[in-house]
Amino acid sequence: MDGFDLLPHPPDADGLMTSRTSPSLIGSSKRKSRPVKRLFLENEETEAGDGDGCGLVMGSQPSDTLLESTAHSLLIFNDDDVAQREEDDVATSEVLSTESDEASLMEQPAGSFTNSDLLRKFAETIAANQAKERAQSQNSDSCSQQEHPSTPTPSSNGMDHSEPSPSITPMTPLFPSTDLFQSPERLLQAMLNPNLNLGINNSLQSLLTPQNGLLSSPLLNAHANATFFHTLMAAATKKPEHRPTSNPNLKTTTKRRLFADEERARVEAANDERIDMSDLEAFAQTFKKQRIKFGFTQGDVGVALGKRYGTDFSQTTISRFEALNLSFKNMCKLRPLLKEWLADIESAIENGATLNDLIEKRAPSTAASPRSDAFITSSELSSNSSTPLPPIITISRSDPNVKRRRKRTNLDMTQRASLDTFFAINPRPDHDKMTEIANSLELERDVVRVWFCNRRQKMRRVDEPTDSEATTPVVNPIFNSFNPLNALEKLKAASQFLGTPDEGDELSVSPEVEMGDSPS
DNA sequence: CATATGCAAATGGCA
DNA sequence: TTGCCATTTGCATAT
Repeated sequence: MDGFDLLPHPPDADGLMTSRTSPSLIGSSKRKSRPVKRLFLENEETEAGDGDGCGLVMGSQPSDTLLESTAHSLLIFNDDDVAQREEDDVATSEVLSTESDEASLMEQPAGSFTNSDLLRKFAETIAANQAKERAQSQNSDSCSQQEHPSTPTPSSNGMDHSEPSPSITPMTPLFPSTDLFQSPERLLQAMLNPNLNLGINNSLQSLLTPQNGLLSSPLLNAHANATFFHTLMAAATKKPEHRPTSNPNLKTTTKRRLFADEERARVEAANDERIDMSDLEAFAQTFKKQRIKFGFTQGDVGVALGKRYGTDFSQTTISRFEALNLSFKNMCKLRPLLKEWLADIESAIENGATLNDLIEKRAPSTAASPRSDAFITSSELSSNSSTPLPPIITISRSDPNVKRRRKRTNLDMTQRASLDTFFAINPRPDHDKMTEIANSLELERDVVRVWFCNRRQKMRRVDEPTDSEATTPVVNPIFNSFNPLNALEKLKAASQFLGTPDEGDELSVSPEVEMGDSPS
């Protein structure tokens, strides 16, 4: 495997973004949220530079590799130091097809490339390419000329001739600065904006997706901040409130202006998020430490929250929170609650409250658990009459309108089997049929309805029919969301736009990895 | 016993 | 209102 083991990756590292949180996203470019923990790990990995120096840790999807290659080539072109590597200036092709470079590059002191650097390179390349094109097409001033509103695919024009020009054009130096490229943020935005017709489109966009691309690339090492990109991408991607249809014109000027503002906001947001990330991590740690110190179990906390806010959480959720195994958004949502609870507990303890006083959990269960008594006794009575314990934890509403999450239904084997059978017959039963099924199985119709919905989701997920799915047959499941061909094309298209002559199709996209299988 | 996880209900926003 | 989809949560059960 001199080849490059495309990331023989450390499953542990990120769990391969596979199913963990949102399995459904597996193959699509839609994959969105990942546990915060993963984000951290990704960052760490990069900087730690896994042992051998080969940072193949890339995100995990082969597409990362592709992107990386692209990035590398770009970097190589313009980066002197990098350029002098063993390989001479070789063309992209090489870079793309081999990864011997990979290693060397990887070893480059982390920090060689930063987000900005990378994006800058892209910017330069794009700019150069664009200029070139412009020149050729003479004076097509409006950049919006070839607008295939609906199909921005470069394929039409880009792909076809995409051939390898061995002589890689060293991307010309670039552009001083089209204001568009003044900042990485702006660039990114521009890249993603179809209206600007920068030549970068969906293909690249997907490559740049946080989950599969840049973000997870080791290129964004040490100094790179995943969160930053994540945010950036999210915002940028969302932005395009474009005119779906044609409307090619829309003058860039206006656009740019908007960009500036948006960019600013975005950057700020990115900043915030970055901060939050650290905060979250810190808080999670502190929380756990304190929780343990005070003697609460995860389950206790879950119950306490329930009393306090009406919605309780399972031990599972608390566990995940502490381990950062929740999406960023989810973490943010929970943090305030836990923070508040912790604060109260701390003050309560300070005031002399005891664990027993605080843990109301067993209290209610008086009915049965003999254990509760044991607890109380052991700990003691100090609490008894005197203390002002209740103040804190007690809680507010178990009100009426607090909609509590429905208890998770546990279908028994029989029911599952039956449902499966029904599903096989008809994946989408109508209302009546649904009711009928529900009755026959003694389940609520809604449960059945949800079951079918989830089942359909699962089905789609599994045989991701369209798109990139083609779950690589022989390949490791890790790549299930990766379609080499598809990726290859994308890269081609991308590199083409970037002016990178991708020759050979040899983009060793070979997922010949022989990994075991899914991390399970 | 307390936690960590796989699998998959239940939710919520959209269309 | 219904289905789709991405997400959030939590049984069950492995650690």
